[in-house]
Amino acid sequence: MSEDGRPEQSEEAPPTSVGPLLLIDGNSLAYRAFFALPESIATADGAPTNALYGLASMLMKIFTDRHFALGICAWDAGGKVFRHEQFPEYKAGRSATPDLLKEQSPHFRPLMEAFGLVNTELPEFEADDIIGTLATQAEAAGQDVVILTGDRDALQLVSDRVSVLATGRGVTDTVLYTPDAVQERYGVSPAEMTDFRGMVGDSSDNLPGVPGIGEKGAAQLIQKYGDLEAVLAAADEQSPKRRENLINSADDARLTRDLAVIVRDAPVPIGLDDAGVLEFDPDRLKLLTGVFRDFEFDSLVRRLDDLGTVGEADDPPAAARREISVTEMAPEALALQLAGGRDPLAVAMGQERWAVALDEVEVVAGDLDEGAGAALKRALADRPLLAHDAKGLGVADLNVAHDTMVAAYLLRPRRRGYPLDEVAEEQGLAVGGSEDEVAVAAALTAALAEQQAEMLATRGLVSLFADIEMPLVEMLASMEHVGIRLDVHRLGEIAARVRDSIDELRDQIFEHAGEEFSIESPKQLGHILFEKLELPTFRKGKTGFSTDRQVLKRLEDKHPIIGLIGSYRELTKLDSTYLSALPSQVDGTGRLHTTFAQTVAETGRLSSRDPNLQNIPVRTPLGREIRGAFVAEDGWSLVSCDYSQVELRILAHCSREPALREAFASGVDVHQATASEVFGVPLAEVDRDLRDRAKAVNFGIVYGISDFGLSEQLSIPRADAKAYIETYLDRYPRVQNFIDTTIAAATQDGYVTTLLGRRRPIPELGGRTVQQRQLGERLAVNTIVQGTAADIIKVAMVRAHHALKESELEARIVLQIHDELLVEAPPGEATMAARLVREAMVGAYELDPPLAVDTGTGSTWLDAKS
DNA sequence: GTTGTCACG
DNA sequence: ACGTACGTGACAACG
Repeated sequence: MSEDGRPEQSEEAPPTSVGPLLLIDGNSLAYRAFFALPESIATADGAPTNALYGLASMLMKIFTDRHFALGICAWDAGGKVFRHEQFPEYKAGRSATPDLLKEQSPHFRPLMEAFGLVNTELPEFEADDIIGTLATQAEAAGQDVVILTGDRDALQLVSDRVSVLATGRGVTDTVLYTPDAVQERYGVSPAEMTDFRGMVGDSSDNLPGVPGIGEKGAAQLIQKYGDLEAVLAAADEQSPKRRENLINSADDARLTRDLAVIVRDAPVPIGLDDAGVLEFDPDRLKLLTGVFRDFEFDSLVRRLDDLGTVGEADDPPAAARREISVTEMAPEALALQLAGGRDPLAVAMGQERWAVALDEVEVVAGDLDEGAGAALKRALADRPLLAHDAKGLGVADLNVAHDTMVAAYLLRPRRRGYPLDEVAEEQGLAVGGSEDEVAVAAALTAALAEQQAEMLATRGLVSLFADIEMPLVEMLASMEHVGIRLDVHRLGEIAARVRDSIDELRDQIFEHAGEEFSIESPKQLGHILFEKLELPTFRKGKTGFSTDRQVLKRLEDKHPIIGLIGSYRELTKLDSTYLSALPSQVDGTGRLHTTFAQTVAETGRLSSRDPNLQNIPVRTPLGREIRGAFVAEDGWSLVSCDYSQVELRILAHCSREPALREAFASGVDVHQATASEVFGVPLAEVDRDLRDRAKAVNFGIVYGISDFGLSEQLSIPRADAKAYIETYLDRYPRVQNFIDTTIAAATQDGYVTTLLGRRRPIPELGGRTVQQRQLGERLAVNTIVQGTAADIIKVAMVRAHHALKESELEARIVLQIHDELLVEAPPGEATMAARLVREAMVGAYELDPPLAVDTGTGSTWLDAKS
């Protein structure tokens, strides 16, 4: 309803206007985008695209979040393409060259057109005058209007029908100003904005106001006296200082006010009927895809799918409550009833009860006594299932149609855990009609799966979910079930030796310390080192001075006790975590069964626990001995297949950095190649030390580099680390560009997306401290790389598992360690199994440079890795 | 339960 | 002025 109570005058609005008219101040946005984003965003040919990218991603964002029916983009009149004086605050302290912006300006209007907007301009008028005029016309026609601009002067146009979507800092956020929002933010109404501006002045336009009057003061004065003239007339009522300022600056204030007034009756060349229709149909998406590809905005290409799903983004479907009826049944009866049925069943298991939801209301359930568990598992084998944590059901031959826990993880990978009742409640789901918790859980799972299916679709997660994560559930269940053999005897021999050494070391440490103490206690150790022995301190944590390995290393030649403590640490660590812990966890056949967690790591990686078999030692000689206790079944072999430099290959692929790609193409050692580039040394002259440094730089790039982190890692001055990084990014400019583009997109969206579509929100980018935001930047880069690697090996696991089954080999995958698959093969199968798994891994994703896999075979894990 | 340390990728 | 490289899990000490 309009203000005077009449129905909306929809008949006077343009016929296609279901939804608001979007009016954009093109110059204002282009400027904001240009100065908000690094100039290094450019095409492979070096053409700058930072402003274009900012504009495009800003529009992607608002079109994803909101629906608009029509759109017009207004530009300042030709000749004065950009009002440089408008943004002096950006110019100060920056090496900004407007030339780079001018270079991009011919592409602005075509970009707007690609989105469906119509461009317009008017000689002698500025974009905001065109907008003021069109907004006034639209308002009179009963058409809602949203103005997108970075210029606060537009706030004077705000009304019941007209709101302003103002860009905030940079291009990241927008704030929607309604009349109330204007009042709340500035303390004046939209109509009072020009008088307000007159008093406050406009520093960004270099327009003077009244000295000593800021936003607060101006708002108070206007509230008290009404408008600028009334305030000036009441100068005598003010304090002497303010009175003087008001009198002296009266004309300045009037001029600034008048300049701020936006024209509402400019002779604009187009009317509302000429506005572009904003509809993201397949043709439009195709056009945008082409434009984005030309500019090499790959991250935006991937987001185009989001445009079709306006409004569904974050609202879970409406709350729903179901009433169920529960029938007691024996598993055997269930098996009979299910014979031939095809629809997925929702299954839940408790300690004492099981339940299966047959449809939305009918749930059958029973006690898990005697053979019921086994009978139930037989009844459910191979049948498509819906479950919350299907792997936990213990059903062999899982056929998981939809795991609600994994779906919840894809939809929100930041949660600490995924209890069914919490996840369901967040979706507004409730089930009543029974006291049987397990029956309720089955019904909740069914309802949840239905809602999640829709949400996965709107986020483009269906393929990742259905083709990768769901088949992976069965694969992981199989790996966990098979387990890996541990040579407990061999481990025992190592343990005996190690414990003797530990005892010796302990005695020696006590001798040097002159007293006995708990070496494992950082507090007591700190007391001995830093107080009693008066050794220097380096870092301190929350409770005291650090005694970690880095610190010990720097103290090494200061006192003989340090080396002993280092050895003691290594030995006790390996003893307590592996030598003592593992033998107690083997099953009756001498095998260890870990649990792979599919919903823990925010990057999409798996994790392993109880025991963790993804951190078995390998780096020290003793560690390698422990790894040698992981063995194949008698007569069988272990085959290790690991991706070679998968993360750096992903970096090379995503960045399209030619130098990096060439390094992989030529087959040279990538760290050696990096050393050659960064340190300016011929490839053949790269020594071990130089290669190690380059390796650390490469890791740093993948982690989201900082000079501090690299300097700590290499124990070199920060300045040197900084120089390394600068040289690296100089030699690999496309990597710099990839980092910038990734951060810009992540800041815009609030999340990053891996190559296979996995999403991770990065709220740290909107953090209140620099540290938080910098963390967000590192997370954005690292998640793309680490997350894509995680996606890829998951694909490989599903493919390899399938290939081994199809081939009717007995060989089976027993462990995944992030970039490695460990296979156990019976006599005669090792070569064939290695070939199949290697092919499955190499072909998991088409990367440029391509994926590469190293394999090795042996009777122990250590030998296989050779 | 949190902290420090360290095992892995 | 400040805190700093990504992702995990396990152990011992400590409050």
